[in-house]
Amino acid sequence: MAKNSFDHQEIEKKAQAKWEALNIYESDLTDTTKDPFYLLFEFPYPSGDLHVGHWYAFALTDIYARFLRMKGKNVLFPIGFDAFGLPAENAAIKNGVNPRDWTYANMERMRAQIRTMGTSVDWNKEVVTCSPEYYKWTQWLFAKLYEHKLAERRNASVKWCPHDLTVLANEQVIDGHCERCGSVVEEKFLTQWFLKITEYAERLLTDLEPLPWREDIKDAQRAWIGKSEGAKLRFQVVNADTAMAPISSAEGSTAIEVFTTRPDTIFGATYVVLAPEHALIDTLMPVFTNADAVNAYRETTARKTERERSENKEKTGVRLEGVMAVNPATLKEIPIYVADYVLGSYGTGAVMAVPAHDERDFAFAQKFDLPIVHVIDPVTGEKQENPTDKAKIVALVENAKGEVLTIHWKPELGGRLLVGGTAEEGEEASVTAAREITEETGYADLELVEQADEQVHHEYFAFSKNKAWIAHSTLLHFKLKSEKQNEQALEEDEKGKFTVEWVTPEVAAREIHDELHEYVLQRFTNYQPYTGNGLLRNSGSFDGRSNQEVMNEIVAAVGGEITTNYRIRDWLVSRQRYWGCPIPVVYDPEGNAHLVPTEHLPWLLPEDVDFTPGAGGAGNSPLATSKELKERVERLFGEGWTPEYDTLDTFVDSSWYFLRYLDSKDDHDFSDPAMMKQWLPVNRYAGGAEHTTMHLLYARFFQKALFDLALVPTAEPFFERYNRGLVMGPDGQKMSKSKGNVINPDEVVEKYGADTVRMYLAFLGPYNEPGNYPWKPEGVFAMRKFLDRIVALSQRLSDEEPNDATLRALAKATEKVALDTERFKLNTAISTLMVLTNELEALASVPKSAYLQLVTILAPYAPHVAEYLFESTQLTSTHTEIDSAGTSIHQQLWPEVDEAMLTSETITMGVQIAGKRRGEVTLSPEASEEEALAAALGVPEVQKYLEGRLPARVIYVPGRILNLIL
RNA sequence: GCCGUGGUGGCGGAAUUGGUAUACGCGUACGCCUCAGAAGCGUAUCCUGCAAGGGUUGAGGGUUCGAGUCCCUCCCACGGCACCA
Repeated sequence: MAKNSFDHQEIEKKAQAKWEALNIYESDLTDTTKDPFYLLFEFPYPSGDLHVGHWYAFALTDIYARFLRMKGKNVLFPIGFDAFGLPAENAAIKNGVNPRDWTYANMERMRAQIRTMGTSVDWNKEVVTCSPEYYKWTQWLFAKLYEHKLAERRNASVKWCPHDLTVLANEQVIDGHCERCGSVVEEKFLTQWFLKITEYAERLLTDLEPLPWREDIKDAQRAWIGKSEGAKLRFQVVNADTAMAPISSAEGSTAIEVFTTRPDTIFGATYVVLAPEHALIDTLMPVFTNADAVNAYRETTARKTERERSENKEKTGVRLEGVMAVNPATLKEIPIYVADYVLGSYGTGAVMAVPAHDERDFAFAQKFDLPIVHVIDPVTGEKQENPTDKAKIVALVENAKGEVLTIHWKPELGGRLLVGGTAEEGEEASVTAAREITEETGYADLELVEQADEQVHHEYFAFSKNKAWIAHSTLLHFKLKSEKQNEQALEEDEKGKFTVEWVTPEVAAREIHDELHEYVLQRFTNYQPYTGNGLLRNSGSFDGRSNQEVMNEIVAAVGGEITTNYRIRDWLVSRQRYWGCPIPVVYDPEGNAHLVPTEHLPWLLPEDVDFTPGAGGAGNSPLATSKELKERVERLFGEGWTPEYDTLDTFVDSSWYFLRYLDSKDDHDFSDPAMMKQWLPVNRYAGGAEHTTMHLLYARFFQKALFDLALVPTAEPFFERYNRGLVMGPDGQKMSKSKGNVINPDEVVEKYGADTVRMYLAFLGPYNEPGNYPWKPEGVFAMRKFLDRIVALSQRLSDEEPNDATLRALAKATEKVALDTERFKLNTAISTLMVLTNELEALASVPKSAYLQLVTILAPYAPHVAEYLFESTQLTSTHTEIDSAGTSIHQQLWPEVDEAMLTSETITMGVQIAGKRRGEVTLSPEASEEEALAAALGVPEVQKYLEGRLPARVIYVPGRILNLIL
């Protein structure tokens, strides 16, 4: 250890004892003399051991908390434990301990560990979600949601984790796997509790806009909510044999309702597809002439997981024989299929298939040989003002080798194209095209393969004629029967303007840049359905109009309705596990659900439970093994009444914990209305990226629901959201026991001290960016060295007044550290502290007041060392009254910065000649252009490059740059 | 595939938002100190060149007196969504 080192264990103990004695971190929420600032970090799960990630989360937000207090804010910086959850239960199963004992022991241990960080969290406001005092209110809030029909029990297809033996919310399924244990999830049809987050989809989306969150976080939420606008259209189901005889049931005629974002393409709908789960299949089963095949298909798909279904993009399906659907636009009968590429859980579980303009429908149509009707003509090129109409032909000519014929214009006339020409009035397009091909290339032995059903409308400006055109282009595909050429047919005047070349379609695709020709090439060599916009065709009275324009008219014409659909599903909150908040519901003998009345809350989690997985019976939580719970229900509600055995998803607990911090001990209300009014929304919320579409979305939903019930004062819970990066092992890999690269922070703290670890982590990189930072032991050591150097400076203090340069350095550093801390750019704040330290080190002796200021702005970062230096050197200062015996450095205010000190008297400024830096001048930042120029002309390097000339133009930005143009 | 974010030395990363690119730190090299090592201290460290000089922010083009920063095309990495009609 260094000569001028310090005993970190000693000073940490003393400093922490002092802070506790002074009780400086208990915030008085009712104090309105200061600005309130609610700084929140995601409360930990009591897993039992504090890891580097916890340090990264808590210790660094603590830097900001301390800074804010010095800035005169009333800071709420609370902590608690997200204490319900699976690990406790798994530990219980494994070691035979009670989940409660395990959890409480872990919390006790973690509290002690967190204290070693030197965080300034306010323990008096601690919440513990598994305590009855807390979950009483989780239950109460659940009851409020239920009363307002936002919680609902229903039958639904749900995700089941076969390892954890519980259902999961959609958000907890990652790539078809359980977010917790990684097992492949199964689909089950079960009766479960849901919270209706879908009703808030639109507001979750719109309220996101003004929030100052990082774009990627907002975007992930938007994608998860998945808004799409379209229409619901109805396709009448008819009997296939008797002409258009509608099939009807008791409710009237039967129709398939589809959701589509492209109602404009309805004239191209050539078949309809139902998801295998679609209820109509059951209804119509008696009518099918191939019911066995339909049933078989449904069973096969039911056995597949959602993952398996989407892994294999090869389309499968079965036609529903005996029935047809009527396209409401064309009034034609079209077949109905059942296929698993249509999802039962999205939209209406049924789609109209338009193979010409949808990739999936196209793939299916290819496989089942279904008709493809083009209803959208692409519009290509640059939009022109009042273009003149023109009929055109573009032809793809292919030879026996599969190469395509291209015209390579001389460079000055443009790049490579297919053969094109002007269509002749009253002549078959294929005839005109064949003649053009022969005239331009000499090839005469042609065979027409295909004429495209659609046309392309290409807008362009012909500079040669100074005119805008819209070319209505007919697309043709020819094959060359032989290489025979007819030289006489070549047009004289066209000769020499271009060369003709056969190239592979790949080369052509790379070199053809004209949109029209590009389309034709792709159309005949690698056909893909056209999903863009354009003009309608084959669409009755809508022909020729823009598809976007007619959207609403078509919907009205076919009797459909405009709707918006969301991808997000309701939040499934039932869990078949023990260690969670009991759902406060009981069932009467008829099986109807009733809320447990408020006077019985908290509705306690029973103790006499067998935790063995599955002990509660199929699909039941272990609560079903409790005799006490059954007896309790019968005693309170009567014979034949039964309990709800499931517990709540722990994300429910964490959706409102930040409200509870404001009044954590209140036994009469979930929080305090006055405090909520004063402290919400949370000013800044720091957390991990993994919660973007889970906790963050749930908490926002909860807040909105409670806002609508007038229980909270704001519709958004969190104003700023900061997502931190990840600290990796020294090998750059994610820390894990199996890789043996786990850093135990306790050991590092013991060796180098808490402040070293805090500052090391802060110095890694910007905190609010998603980086992966490897833990580097040399870096930790270096940070300790830096703190040693600061301590060493205390041996060289003098009572002199700091000189001007020192004062300016202090002002600059103080300002920059404040700015960077505010933005959570803790890494550059520390580099600023280093620069200042380097400057003070270079002085013969360090003025005490300067040293005090360094120690003061260091305090949020290295709270123990700063406290130690503050006391041990008995510092006094002219600009703050300090009684070091009774106060802490953490009660000081942030040093005031004199604006005038921020701009130095002289600066060194670069001099550029024609944009290149050639020298520098030192002058006042307010120097006039004449002064600057005079100074620059005196610089030898500048003279050298000017070669005696005078600059033709001078660009001078005071304090920044002087640029001389010759 | 779509959307988002980013790409700067051997490494983590700076750059006041269009104005001296590579701050700060790590690593490395050499030197001092030492019987010796560790620690500590000092010097150097983007590339090329003996030097003068020239070049450099993923690649290419553009706007500008001036571009890491703005615009276009492309490549790569990370993250989110993904048969969502």
